[in-house]
Amino acid sequence: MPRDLPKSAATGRVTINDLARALGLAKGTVSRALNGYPDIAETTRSRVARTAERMGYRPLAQAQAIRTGRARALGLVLNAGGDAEHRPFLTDFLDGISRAASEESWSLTVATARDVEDEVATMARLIDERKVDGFILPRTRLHDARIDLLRTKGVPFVLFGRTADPTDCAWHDISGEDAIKAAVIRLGGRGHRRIGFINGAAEYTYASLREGGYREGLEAVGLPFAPELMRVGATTMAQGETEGEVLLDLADRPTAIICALDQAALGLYRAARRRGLRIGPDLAVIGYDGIPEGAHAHPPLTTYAVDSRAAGARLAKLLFARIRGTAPEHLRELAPARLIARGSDIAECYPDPDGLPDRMTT
Amino acid sequence: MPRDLPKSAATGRVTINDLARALGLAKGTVSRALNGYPDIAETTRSRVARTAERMGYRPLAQAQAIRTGRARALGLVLNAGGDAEHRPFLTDFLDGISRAASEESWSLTVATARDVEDEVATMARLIDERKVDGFILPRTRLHDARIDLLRTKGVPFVLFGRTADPTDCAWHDISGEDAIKAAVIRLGGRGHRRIGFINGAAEYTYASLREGGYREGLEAVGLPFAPELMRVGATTMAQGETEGEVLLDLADRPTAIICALDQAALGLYRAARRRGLRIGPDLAVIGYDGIPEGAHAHPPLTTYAVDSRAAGARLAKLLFARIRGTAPEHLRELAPARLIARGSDIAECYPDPDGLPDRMTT
DNA sequence: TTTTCCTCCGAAACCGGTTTCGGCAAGGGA
DNA sequence: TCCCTTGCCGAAACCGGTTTCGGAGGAAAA
Repeated sequence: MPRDLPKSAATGRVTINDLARALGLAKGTVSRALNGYPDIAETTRSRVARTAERMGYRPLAQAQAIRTGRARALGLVLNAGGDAEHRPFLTDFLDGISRAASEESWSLTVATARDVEDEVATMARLIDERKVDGFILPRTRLHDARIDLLRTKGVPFVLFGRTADPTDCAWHDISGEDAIKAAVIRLGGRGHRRIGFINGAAEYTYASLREGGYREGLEAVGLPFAPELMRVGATTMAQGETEGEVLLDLADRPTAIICALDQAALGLYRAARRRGLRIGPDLAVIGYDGIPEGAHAHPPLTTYAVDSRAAGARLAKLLFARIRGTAPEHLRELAPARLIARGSDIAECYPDPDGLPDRMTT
Repeated sequence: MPRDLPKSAATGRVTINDLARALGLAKGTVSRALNGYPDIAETTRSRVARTAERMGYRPLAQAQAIRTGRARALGLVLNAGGDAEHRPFLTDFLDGISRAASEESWSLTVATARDVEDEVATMARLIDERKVDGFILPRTRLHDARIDLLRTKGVPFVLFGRTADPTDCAWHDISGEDAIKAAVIRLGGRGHRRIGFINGAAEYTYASLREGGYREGLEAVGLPFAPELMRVGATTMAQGETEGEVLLDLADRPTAIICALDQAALGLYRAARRRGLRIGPDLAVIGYDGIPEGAHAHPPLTTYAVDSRAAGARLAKLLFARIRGTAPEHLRELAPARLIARGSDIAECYPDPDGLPDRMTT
């Protein structure tokens, strides 16, 4: 092994100075070679690259940041306040982002906040300290204070979801409205005439979009919109049960119910069971999200599944493009949810595995 | 407003140079004043502090890092491979860490990995790039490659869990073994003589600890350890169901079963129901974790709950202490799980809300 | 042969902080 | 009065990178 040492005695890290010394070049030259400046001879460039590789040189992100202004980090602020429960795919989502980020040697900085104010304050702090170069905004609202902040500060961002005013906004979203519409059509095509809808939290954009999908679906199958068949604000199993009870206790009760969240659908299962209604034959149910519990429910829940990992990866890529200057108008994507047809929306009675009465259960 | 401007024209940030200029001091003096060096007059110090506050000065973390070697960031590498499902409290956990971190103006860098190798590689990258000052290690194994890496690299870390060789290890853990032992005693005290145990994944430390708790509990109530009553490797509902079936199909089947994970307990519910056994009267069940679904199960699941948010916060604080030089031996904590007594382990039949047969359910 | 133009690299400034070092002035002791 | 501390601050080096600027040298054009 050639004499590459010493590598900055103290820390044990190999710095650009070590590299330059080993190569017999000026450190500025090495830097430009590594960063693809055009005024470096091809032979030199490859020599530098090889030696850097061999010596295991890794630029110190923060040293670069101080000059370039790039921390090489993506920011994600999670709202951990209140009903934080319904976040079934956080690990997958993080994985998607993190994997895409590390492909470019970027990292992911995560923070949490209790409420909207806290979210904005936390983001402001991350910006002031230049800890991140841009943000991924999950759970967008129709009017979103986070977007206002980032717009005025001029910090790049990308939405997981949509918002009322799309100015300056790049986004990736799942077309929940198409899924809900398809669900209505699917049920309508099977003869259902009273189709209920249990929506999620009204302040989020997705809720109004899915309501739109519901209405469009009704129109497509020639059914009138009946206000009493739509409920709002069910994001947990308990809330789904409550709202389900309201619908099932209607004089002219629905024969099918679509839920904007699988969690709510599972709550609805319980409401139905308590009323002696069999999911499938007596009440068709379709959910949305694709949580794993749905597959194990009785009967298994038909649902439109979201690929959170893929969404995270796409969001990271869009944010990279945004940071590098692509106009937000060119960074807007809508991906479809994927239908997983199982037993909860078909009339045949789901065969109970061994015919025993189900007394004790989730 | 006094003339504090200009604040570094280009970026709009106020730097230490702006501050020094506004104060008429050398920037080195300002830095020392802010960092509590003893050779600064008290009057000067407070003047600097006030002006910094008023001008909204925030030191650039990466500029500090390059000299001090401190990125002011905590690292967390999540394993997102395979059976990643059973991570019910990730948001809470992140919240605990993040909140404790931001109290000291630190941040949290999250990465993901598919498997153990990937974990180690990812951590090595974060270390080489000096992106983080220390790691929180969730899901510790008896023999853990991550710990070996950090030991040899001399990077501070703290375990959420324990490990075979505690050298250099600080940790915070929940005493699952005490909980399981208490569960056995609780059941034994009610006359149960055949008490089963469905454990989690064997490679993790917690599994062997909880097995130890199970054995101790049996000894405490004077019962022999029966190998056929113990199953291993159930971390999901489906696996819990499978292992539950094995136990329930035993010739001399258990009258009570403890599950090392609530998820498995919910699977066990289904296995029992399929066999016509009522949870409570026919089979006592106790879980561990405290997932919200347990509260909504029929009957509600008795369990030992873990406070993930508090654990995250403690881990962050321990890691701070570790980074600042406290010896690991002084940074080891064991917190108890909290019993939530509900209906699943008592003999009285849990009153079904409205007496209807439960056919369709999760 | 001289001039001009590239190509390619070295030198030095710079980014925003921290830390070391030295010196001035005031205060205390002899 | 003189000397020696001590308290307090300025100046400058430093951290590990990036970027600007200018010039040496070779090739092409005149």
